[in-house]
Amino acid sequence: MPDQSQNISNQPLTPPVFHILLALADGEKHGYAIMKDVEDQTSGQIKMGPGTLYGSIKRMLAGGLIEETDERPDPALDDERRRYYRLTIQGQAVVAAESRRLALAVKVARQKKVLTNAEGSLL
Amino acid sequence: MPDQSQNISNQPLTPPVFHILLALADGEKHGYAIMKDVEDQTSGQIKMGPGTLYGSIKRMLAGGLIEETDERPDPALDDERRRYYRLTIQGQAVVAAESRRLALAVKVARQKKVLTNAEGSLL
DNA sequence: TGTAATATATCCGTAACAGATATATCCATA
DNA sequence: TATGGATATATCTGTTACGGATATATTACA
Repeated sequence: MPDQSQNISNQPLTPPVFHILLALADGEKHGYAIMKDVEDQTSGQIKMGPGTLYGSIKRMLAGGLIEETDERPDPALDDERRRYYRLTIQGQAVVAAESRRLALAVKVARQKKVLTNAEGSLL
Repeated sequence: MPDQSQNISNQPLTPPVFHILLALADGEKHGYAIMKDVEDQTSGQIKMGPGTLYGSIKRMLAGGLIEETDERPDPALDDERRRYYRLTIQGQAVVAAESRRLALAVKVARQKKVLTNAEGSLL
């Protein structure tokens, strides 16, 4: 088994990984719900196919960014096929660090007049 | 020769490509200056090696995001080794679109309490 | 009952990254 | 003027990750 345990780094995340982390930032979700969440959050701009979704999930599990949960919702509302994931402590740290990194990039974009102030700060 | 001409898309850019576009957003630069600009802009967090830099430049030229310029600066200050690049109209549009996309992602991060308001808006 | 949406999984071709390596020039200073 | 470090570009290549295609099964609803 290869190492896989130093993800505290400030290396930029790939967009799919970042969007999955962000989707899980306000609570656990199952894969398909993550997919929909990303689509909603980006106003339909980004549509993640199953290859990207489940491939990324696998890597993120191995990298310790997310973990699968045992807890199932109210059986009446449940769907046995679903697999729920949540952020690990590390995942929380990584998504926060990446968000700060992106906020900085947006700030630079604003300074370079790529965006108006309105677009860059409050949108 | 393959197609290579529909880069108006909203597909997320890879971090290296985005940073190079951003480096060129306030004026033409040569490769090495782009590298330094990225390092500065990210407070030293991101250091782009030559493989990533020149490989990305090659792809971005082919994709019509940037173009090489003929104009040389004051011969006294020039260095013949340098090759200068600038954004194309398309490159300008793409960097603006990507910046907006990232600003939106930061907004979502703020909404999900991943960042404080201060971090997310003005840093 | 049929069919569209939900849900997960894997396969695999392609693209991109990123370190290593190579080469050459510029410039300050010993 | 020599020498070394920073500047500057280029390519090679192993590894990773993306992302479309495909497969399969279940749920929900008309």
